[in-house]
Amino acid sequence: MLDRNKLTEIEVELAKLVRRANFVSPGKDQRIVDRSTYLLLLQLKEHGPAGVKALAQEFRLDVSTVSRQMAVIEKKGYVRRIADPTDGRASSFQINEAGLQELELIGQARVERYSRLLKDWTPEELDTFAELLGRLNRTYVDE
Amino acid sequence: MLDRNKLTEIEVELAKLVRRANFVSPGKDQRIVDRSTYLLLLQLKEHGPAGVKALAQEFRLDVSTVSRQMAVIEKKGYVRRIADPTDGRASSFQINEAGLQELELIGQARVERYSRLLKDWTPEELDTFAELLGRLNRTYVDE
DNA sequence: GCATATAGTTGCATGATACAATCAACTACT
DNA sequence: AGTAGTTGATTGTATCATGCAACTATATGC
Repeated sequence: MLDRNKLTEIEVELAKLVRRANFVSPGKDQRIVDRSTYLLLLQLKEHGPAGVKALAQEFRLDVSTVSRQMAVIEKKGYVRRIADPTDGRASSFQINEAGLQELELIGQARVERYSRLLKDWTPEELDTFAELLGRLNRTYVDE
Repeated sequence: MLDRNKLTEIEVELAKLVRRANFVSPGKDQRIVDRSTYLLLLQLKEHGPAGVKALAQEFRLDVSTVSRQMAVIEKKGYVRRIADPTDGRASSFQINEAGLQELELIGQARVERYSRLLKDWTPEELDTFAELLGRLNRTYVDE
């Protein structure tokens, strides 16, 4: 049996974290650190081309949401749409050079921030944290 | 110097986590696990009465946002509004019995969920995770 | 070939948020 | 005391991300 207090603690900390992490770019000027774009492009880069359905599943979003987001990303010219040769309904998106550049830019800003936030952590702590976060995320997937 | 890849990994995992944690109670029936209400009530319980300005600062939200949220919470009867005796403009909210009960209910549902998600984690892992999350949150505060 | 399923898009409603304008009360300064 | 500026809070308005539902077009199964 798990320690209930510890769970509560984790639960509260996560809730706070979510609130604060949502607080992306506080009304900041241009270069809005667009989390959607970032995550989607990253997914395409890391795991190759994918259609809206697969992306929606990966991020636990409605396909309509992803469809709109990808439409924006496509419009900005960060991806190329590839029609599925065997299925006339389906298509997938492939990140292109512009997308990779944008990803690099956004990523720099974001990593910059975490670099500040986590500057006092030891490599071991970073490892552990990354591992535990990853595990929790994988669990969410199976939920 | 921090390992850039590790930072990126953490950053991405956090982004995913935020995305998924936002996905509270997927269209679930009533008892909408309202994160705003939960966090605000919790804050009032843990740190005593506070006005909208202080709450907004704590959660890094605009005062207008918190004003509206607290209006809802007040309407539901979870808090009592206390006029500031020395400042006619200001007032603070104090959680009442109904608020504490609601908090208990919401908390139970949320802990329930994490109990499932984290059921295979060792106590040590839970400890570590709670500690690292807390540390990150404290860093956010100072940002 | 018709019925059903599936990939994707679009219309609509909602909720959370920020910013700006406003109000009322407080503070400072002369 | 009076005026100007500040501050706590509320409210109007716009935006954005999202989900659900309706729809289109294509596939698939019988």
